[in-house]
Amino acid sequence: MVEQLSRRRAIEDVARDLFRANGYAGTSVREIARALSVQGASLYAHVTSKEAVLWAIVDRTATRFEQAANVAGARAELEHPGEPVHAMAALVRAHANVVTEDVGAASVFVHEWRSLGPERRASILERRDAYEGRFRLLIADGISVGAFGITDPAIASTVILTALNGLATWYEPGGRLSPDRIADHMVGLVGRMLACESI
Amino acid sequence: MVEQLSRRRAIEDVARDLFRANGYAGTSVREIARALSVQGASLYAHVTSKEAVLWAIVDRTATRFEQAANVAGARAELEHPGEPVHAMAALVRAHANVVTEDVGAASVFVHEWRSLGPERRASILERRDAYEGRFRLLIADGISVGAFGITDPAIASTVILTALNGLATWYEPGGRLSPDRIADHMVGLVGRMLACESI
DNA sequence: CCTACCGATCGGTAGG
DNA sequence: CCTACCGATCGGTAGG
Repeated sequence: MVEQLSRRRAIEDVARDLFRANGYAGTSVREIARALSVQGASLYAHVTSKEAVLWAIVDRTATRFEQAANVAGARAELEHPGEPVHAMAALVRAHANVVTEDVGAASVFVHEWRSLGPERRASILERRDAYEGRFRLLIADGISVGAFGITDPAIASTVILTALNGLATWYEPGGRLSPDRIADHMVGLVGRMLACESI
Repeated sequence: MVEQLSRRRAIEDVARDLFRANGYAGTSVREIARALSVQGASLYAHVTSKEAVLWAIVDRTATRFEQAANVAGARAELEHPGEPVHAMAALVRAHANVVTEDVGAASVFVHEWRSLGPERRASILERRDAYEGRFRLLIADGISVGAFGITDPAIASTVILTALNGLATWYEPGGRLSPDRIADHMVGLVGRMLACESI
């Protein structure tokens, strides 16, 4: 049981790296198998289909984003209640951290969900919409209480999430900037983007 | 001659839409042919390979970005010489317009260049780097003359271009916002992102 | 986890 | 632009 789970996880980790490098459609089951030094057909003792492997990666990563936002949102509300600026900083930092903790998974989540079947794709789209809704609502609230300048909350939330997800493309572990410094920068950029013109 | 060129262009336009929807690896030559109501093999009278079609789309789009930036940069320097704020606004607007003028081509340019062969991929990477360099240099200059607040020019330029390229994912022609309004918003968001804290 | 194999489809060529 | 066809590879199954 444990062995099967870890074997399955090993398959998913290899698939994540190959999906990131070559895309889902550009990766064959045999390539995944070769990276694990087994025959292609042997993978089917552990997974039901290629798409199920993609789903496992995407679903787990979506859950990580959701949980990180839950924790960050709750903590911000507890420590700085009713302060949209702090709440947004917490959400941005949480998102950036999930990306940098596993760039591969984040990259597959951002780019390859389109390759899922119709039901799974629809399910992910729903969750993405709900997740983006947190940002959008927070921006709208922040504007109405004068914490943020006036902007279109839909555009601003999309731009913020696009910029955060872009981390999955350009962040390299062990590079010039640590995950924490990158999160700092993202918080700063987003903060100024939403700032009131006059302070 | 003219017929061959327009036929080739028709192939590229259909390929652009399919590459955008299903990715390069997820699109077969026969699907492109079917959308044109011809047999798969018939395409090879007009194009040398599937990758050559991708290249035509990516190369043309890269050139459109470069030329738009050239024009916008020259005009800004002429009308508002030595004013980084205006120059950045012009670059942002130019980029946004290229995306919204052909979202399909922009989307393929942003996401599918990885599927190019090694030399072509390297060539596009070079041009992307040079293009991003304009933004990075402009930001660094703006900081040094006090027009922009202090930020990391490398991160800021990457975040700005990521946000602008994200337009290719979420912009829909005929949607709630016109291309001009979207460009206005992007200019505003980027402007505040780079603004001095105190005005 | 293996060998052997399935039908389907891939990008592309030959020859007209 | 067509038919006919190429070898290679695809995701996946059977049976052990």
